[in-house]
Amino acid sequence: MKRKIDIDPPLILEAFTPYRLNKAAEAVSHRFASLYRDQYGLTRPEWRTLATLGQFGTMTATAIGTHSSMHKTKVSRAVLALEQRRWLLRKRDETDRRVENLVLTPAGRKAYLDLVKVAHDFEAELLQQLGPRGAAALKNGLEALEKLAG
Amino acid sequence: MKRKIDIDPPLILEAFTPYRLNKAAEAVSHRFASLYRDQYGLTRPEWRTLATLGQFGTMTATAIGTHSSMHKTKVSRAVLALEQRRWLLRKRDETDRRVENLVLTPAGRKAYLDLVKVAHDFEAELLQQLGPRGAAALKNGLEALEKLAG
DNA sequence: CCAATTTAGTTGCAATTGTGACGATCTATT
DNA sequence: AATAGATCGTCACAATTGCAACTAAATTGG
Repeated sequence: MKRKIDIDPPLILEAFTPYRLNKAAEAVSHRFASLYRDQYGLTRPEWRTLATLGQFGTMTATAIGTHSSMHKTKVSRAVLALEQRRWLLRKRDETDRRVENLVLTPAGRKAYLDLVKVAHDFEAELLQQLGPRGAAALKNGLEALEKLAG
Repeated sequence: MKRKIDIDPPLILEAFTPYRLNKAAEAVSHRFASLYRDQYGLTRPEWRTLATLGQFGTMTATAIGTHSSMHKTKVSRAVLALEQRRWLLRKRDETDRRVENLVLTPAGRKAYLDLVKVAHDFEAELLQQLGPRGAAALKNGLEALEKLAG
């Protein structure tokens, strides 16, 4: 005679959405990071800073942090590293002297444009590997997630 | 008269799939981590170790690392922490004395079951917030991603 | 106008993580 | 059985990160 089993169902980690999401994101990030690390010796905070500055032009460190979800000390160190490579310049804001307006140098912009190509190629290959259905699903899923936390 | 503009299109970070994926995963992970951190003082490696052991029963540190994508030193430290809480026991394998077979204690299993409930609740709320379409899309997208890197 | 509060960015310190080397043990080859 | 190579887990050390305190400058409110 069968009876009800009253153990809690254990958690299947491979089916747990936060875990799956995290693992997938880490795998993708890691593959992309190896490109800019191997080709340019950039760290992830440095890449994000470069990408944000390249996208928006002149910008402050705080704005970069807000926009790319990085702590201000991370941004501070990334800015220092990029400055030492001569990829960006700091300009004191004349009307608010606490602020530094950051701008890419020509060398910084050139590296940025190179990396934009690397990024676009990487994404294109990723989406192609996912196939049209997988790519569309992923984008829709991400969109739904983004609507939650902002 | 219009003419072709020949600048590269800049990268829009908010539309770049690896970035979106990473940001979404971090937001979700962080929200979930705050639950087990606040309620049990667990770190992420500790939670993952507990969850893997709870799911599979007796297991070695190396197997935990392989299964949950953690470096072996991370696992080693998480195991030490869980051992000190008396949530797991190490048993030397008799046939291979390099190996430690790890098992949850009753206290460890109780904590695990509590956290399984927290995890299930968290996931249910997440999926509910995403709505049926968003949740399905996310799952399909993750499935497509998992088929790539394994 | 001045004190209190807020903001931008940096720095020192502590915690977390990754790397490489290590001792111990097992396996494979001769 | 003896040597060489692989594997398990740990440790010491270096690099990365986060937090809190700090300087300098702007803003707010009496």
